[in-house]
Amino acid sequence: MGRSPCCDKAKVKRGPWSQEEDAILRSFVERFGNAGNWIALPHKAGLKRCGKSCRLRWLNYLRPALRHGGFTDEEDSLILSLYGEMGSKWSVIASKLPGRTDNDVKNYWNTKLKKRYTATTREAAPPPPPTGGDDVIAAAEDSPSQGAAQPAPPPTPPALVNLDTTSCLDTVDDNDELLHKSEQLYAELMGLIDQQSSATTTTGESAAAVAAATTSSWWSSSGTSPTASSDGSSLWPVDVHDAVPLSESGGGGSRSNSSLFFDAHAFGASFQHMLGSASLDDVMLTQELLYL
DNA sequence: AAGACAATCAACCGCCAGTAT
DNA sequence: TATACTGGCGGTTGATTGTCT
Repeated sequence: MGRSPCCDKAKVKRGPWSQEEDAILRSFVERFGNAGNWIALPHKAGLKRCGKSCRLRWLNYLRPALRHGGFTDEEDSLILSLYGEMGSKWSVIASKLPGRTDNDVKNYWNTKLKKRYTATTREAAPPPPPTGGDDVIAAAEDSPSQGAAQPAPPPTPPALVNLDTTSCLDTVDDNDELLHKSEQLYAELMGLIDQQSSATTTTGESAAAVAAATTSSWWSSSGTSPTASSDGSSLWPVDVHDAVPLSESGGGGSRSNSSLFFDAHAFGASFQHMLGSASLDDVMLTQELLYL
């Protein structure tokens, strides 16, 4: 019996991730972990992506404490050594290199180290001696060539809260609890918006884009999703800006929650995603109460 | 300046192992 | 025990970027 695909490829978005999608995925995973199931995560988060794609994006790009590029000589040596020992066990090799992903190591090997390794073996020279993995790892971690001002990041796992959304969100069965959960989510979303806004307004990113990015999960259910331009960047649909106008006071300063207004239907649909069993009508009613 | 080619790397594909039912 | 499902892995692809002619 053949396996069923993990997702309907005709219905999921493929290709490069937009900043908005990254923002949605990051905020969701940082709050809920993978919600116990990567396959179901895109639906809960309001992403039109395959669950596997979400997992890969998180692990290889969005996860905290990742380092990209700039492999040190010590890391080169370690990779060469470990490859000589175990071959293409990229996940194992990557686990010895703090902040590196198996995909990074694999790419680096295929583009750089493979040639060096081939040349070395062709000269009949043995691969770098496996002189005690831990010592080599320590040497890699203490590498000064990564930049004097950049201490080796600790190999800390992502601080995820594996919140059981099945019990937390999917079993909301009365309006009071629904309202309570909605208020919690609303407050957290607003906090996230303000946090991202204050963090990025100094970099010149428009506050509207920040707010829209943070709330972009609402587009997916309201049919107003950003579209990718030919160069891969995202284009902001006009109605998104209309749905997320900044306050009249605006200006990148501090904003009160009430100074942001959202498309109620899109917001409600997003809550429906999060709350699972709640009907859209219930969620919309909650939205109306929240806006009062 | 423009086209060809090479290098890079994010993302996808398909398989396998572990686990739940 | 059999089956279905999910997570994880390694291999590969293809778009983008950089370099060379």
